[in-house]
Amino acid sequence: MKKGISKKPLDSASVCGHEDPAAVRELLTKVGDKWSIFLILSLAQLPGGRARFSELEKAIPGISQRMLTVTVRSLERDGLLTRELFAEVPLRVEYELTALGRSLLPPMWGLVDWVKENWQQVKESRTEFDAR
Amino acid sequence: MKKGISKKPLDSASVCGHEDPAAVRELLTKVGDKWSIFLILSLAQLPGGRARFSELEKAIPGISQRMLTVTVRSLERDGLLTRELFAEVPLRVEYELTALGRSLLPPMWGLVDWVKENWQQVKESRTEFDAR
DNA sequence: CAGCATCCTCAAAGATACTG
DNA sequence: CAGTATCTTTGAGGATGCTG
Repeated sequence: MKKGISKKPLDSASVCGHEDPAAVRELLTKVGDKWSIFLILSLAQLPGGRARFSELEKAIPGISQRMLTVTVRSLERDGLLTRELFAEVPLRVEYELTALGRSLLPPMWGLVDWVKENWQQVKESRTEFDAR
Repeated sequence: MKKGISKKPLDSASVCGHEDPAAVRELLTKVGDKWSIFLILSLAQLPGGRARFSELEKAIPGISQRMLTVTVRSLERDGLLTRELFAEVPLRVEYELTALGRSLLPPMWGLVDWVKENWQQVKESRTEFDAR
């Protein structure tokens, strides 16, 4: 029985099917999301693994205030980070990854590393493809 | 000098900045894409690591014919898979991952495994969050 | 400072019909 | 079979203005 080149018992059902296909797909879409990835990685590498709103805004070039708000809220809802409000003047809010959020770092690094190592090759492939 | 909880030399510049920030971001968005992930994983696990169009359509529940075409073309352009046309009747086309495409499998498995291991906990977190 | 609310745009993606 | 072409819809996301 040929099973493809997969080294893991990862058949169609376990990838797309699973117990709750829609749930797995939805979450995969989310952890694969550009802003989620940048937010989590940025937060992890900021001093103390904590950062306030404005620091995240600076750390993630190109993100709009709205998307930062939306993304951060969504990740908080998923239990990947915490939001702590300090009732000072001016207002201060600090975000920090939870244990669950930190557990996501290694897989994310894996993906980011791959991109950093291979994007040149992908670029070349595109150039060649477009020439045809 | 505190550098956050990152264990890798992954400062802001190397994640978001890099040599070509836009390129890295764009490619990350792509390899994080739902359909790209499902397509690559499905292809890898199909017998021989090869599959024809209709097989992929069956292997990826919910994908439309159009999105399958678009995704497969895009991955071919990026050099992640090859498209081989057999001029028979009826027509036959086979897709296969390239070495570059296969090199993407481990990082993808990492992400998928994380989702499969933690989506229940995420679900609980959402329920709790929504209760407030 | 750290947002929320609102309006608006445009690209991603589904549906449908047709073809080499 | 494996697409392409076209139309339509959805919603991600930007811009702007306001507030605790």
